[in-house]
Amino acid sequence: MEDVAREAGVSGQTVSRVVNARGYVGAATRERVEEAMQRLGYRPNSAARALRSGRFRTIGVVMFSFSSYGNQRTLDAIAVRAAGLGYALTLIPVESDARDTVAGAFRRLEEHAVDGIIIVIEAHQLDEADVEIPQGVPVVFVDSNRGAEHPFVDTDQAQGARLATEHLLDLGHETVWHVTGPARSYSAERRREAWQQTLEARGLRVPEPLQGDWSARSGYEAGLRLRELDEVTAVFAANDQMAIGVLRAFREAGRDVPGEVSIVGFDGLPDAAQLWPPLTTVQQHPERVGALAVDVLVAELDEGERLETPLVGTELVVRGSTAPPR
Amino acid sequence: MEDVAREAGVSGQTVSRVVNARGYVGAATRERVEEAMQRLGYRPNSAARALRSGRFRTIGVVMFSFSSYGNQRTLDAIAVRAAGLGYALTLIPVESDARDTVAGAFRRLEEHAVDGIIIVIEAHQLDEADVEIPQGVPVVFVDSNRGAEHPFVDTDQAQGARLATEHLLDLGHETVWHVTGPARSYSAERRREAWQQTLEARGLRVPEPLQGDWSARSGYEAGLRLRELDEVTAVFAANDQMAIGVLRAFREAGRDVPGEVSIVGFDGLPDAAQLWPPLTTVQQHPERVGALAVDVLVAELDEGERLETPLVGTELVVRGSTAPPR
DNA sequence: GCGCCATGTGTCAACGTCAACATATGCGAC
DNA sequence: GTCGCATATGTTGACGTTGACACATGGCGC
Repeated sequence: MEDVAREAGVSGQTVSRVVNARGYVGAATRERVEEAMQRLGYRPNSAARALRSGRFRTIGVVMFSFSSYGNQRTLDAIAVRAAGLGYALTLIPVESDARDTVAGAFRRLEEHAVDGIIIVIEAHQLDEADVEIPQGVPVVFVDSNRGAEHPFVDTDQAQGARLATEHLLDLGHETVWHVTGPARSYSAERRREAWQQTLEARGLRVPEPLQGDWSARSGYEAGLRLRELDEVTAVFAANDQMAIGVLRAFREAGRDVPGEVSIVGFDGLPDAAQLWPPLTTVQQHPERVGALAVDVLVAELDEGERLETPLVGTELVVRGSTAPPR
Repeated sequence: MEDVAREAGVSGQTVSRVVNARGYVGAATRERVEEAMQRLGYRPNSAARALRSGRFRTIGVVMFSFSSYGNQRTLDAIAVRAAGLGYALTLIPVESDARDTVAGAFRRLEEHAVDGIIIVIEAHQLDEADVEIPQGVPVVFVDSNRGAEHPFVDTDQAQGARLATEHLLDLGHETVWHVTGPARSYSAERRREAWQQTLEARGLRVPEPLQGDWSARSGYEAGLRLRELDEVTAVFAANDQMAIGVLRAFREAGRDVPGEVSIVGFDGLPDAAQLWPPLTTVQQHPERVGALAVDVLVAELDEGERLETPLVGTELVVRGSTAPPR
């Protein structure tokens, strides 16, 4: 900076003013300074800036390693939006949901230079770990309901699950079986609740849900059980991967999908459209969720203002895996 | 820090020594200082540290938005390993491979506080954009061959493709058809080359490869063409997603897999095991690639030493989608 | 003609840390 | 006894930036 100042024949402060477009700078001076910066390849030193201002222009993201496709896409969207707003992103991975590793992540976070934090971890898992959220730093939750204390951004799980269930019922199925996500997952629970309420609202029998863990393998295992039950004609899996597993179980046994059994997933994995049969699913928009999370956080950081956070809607995408019952 | 020093009745420098475990500190003093740090909740200020030391203990990762599953897993592994070594991770997303956005990413990078950079972008796309890599900062490439200038870490694409092709040939197929990745992809090219060389080595006919773009949809489209050709009995798709599409095309036409046609993918997507039929594939280890990339970079950062970077091997996972020809 | 204000620029200090240097004590070797 | 060295601690200044303040100049209103 000093070199630039000398080169342009001004003081360091004026260079600072040009860089930050703050305060009065004469047009000719600005030009001289800009030219000097160009010539010398000057880049402001972010460490010094941060030291001086106490702000890092960096957002920390805490996220499980081995995260779901949806969360990966959310992260992606967070990165893009943050970059667009001039924020860098610092990723703090959490290797497992063991209490100490989550706590460790937060401890690491405190040493890191972040102005705000986006937490992309399902809240139930957090509760269990009973981790204390860092104080004094704005926090936004994604995919959870830590709600009261901090803003949270999420997909409208209930609406999506309702769409899926109603689609099957509207096709004429007498009831809908459900493969859930893991017990400790907030979104899994919301989907299960909405499925159940939809059935109850129509006065229909609510079959015992089968527990999965998001993985295609767990969907397959649920499918093995479902295919033994003759009365099963419609299955709503809480995500696309488990739907893939359910699909396998039925087809492996020579049962036709959608002829004998209809299957709906949840997520909108791009590949789900290329399964055979193509999977009917609930399309989520993790990219909107991620962008919204950044907007909410940055609004709080820059303007100190707390934005409204509507749930992000989903749409049903009807493909070949669903049909009226025989 | 000053508060801690006062609390412990020592100078700031001694606190610094305790924190960094450098220089001589009396045992009793150390204990007093540590207790004071604990009591006051002291965290070293990373900005000041960075300003002082010129090192940020941060690694920048440049990566395409909408990246493949493998790259996501690589990122994940990078994050975990970096955290383990006490490095923070800054993510710089590149939204598209348009020349200006890639260039923009590097420009942003120069302003960011990173000690080293890991670039997870296929080199061919980089070449095209003709982007200048930042000078004076150690760079490691993943998934590409920018090689000569900078270290690079990658999966042994050729070995994997050879495994896949030989598996099909060993089953007795007369030749193997190939669905490639995008033309500009380095790994796609390596897989195609190895497939071709394997066939040539056995003096077999090399069918015209079909071009895909990694997506399941493109695999489906390739499959539509392949299923018109009666002589096709074995297909090697350059990734699992395209294999899913190929699979769909055949099954949709009532063609049996693996009865009439065998299909092999590449990647080792966890869900590929739950397809019907379960997909034979080449298992990659992106987590090893990511960890290795960090190790190489950190070796250069901390020890100034350039590590050997062996290619990361793959294994063939034989499942239900391959069988001897009828 | 005087004061006021908008404009343009410079000086200084401080952000929190740590390397370099200075200082102090005690112990063993000659 | 005194010199040298290992050990233990304190003082100072600098890293690069920017906020606060000071100081100019010139135009406008009265």
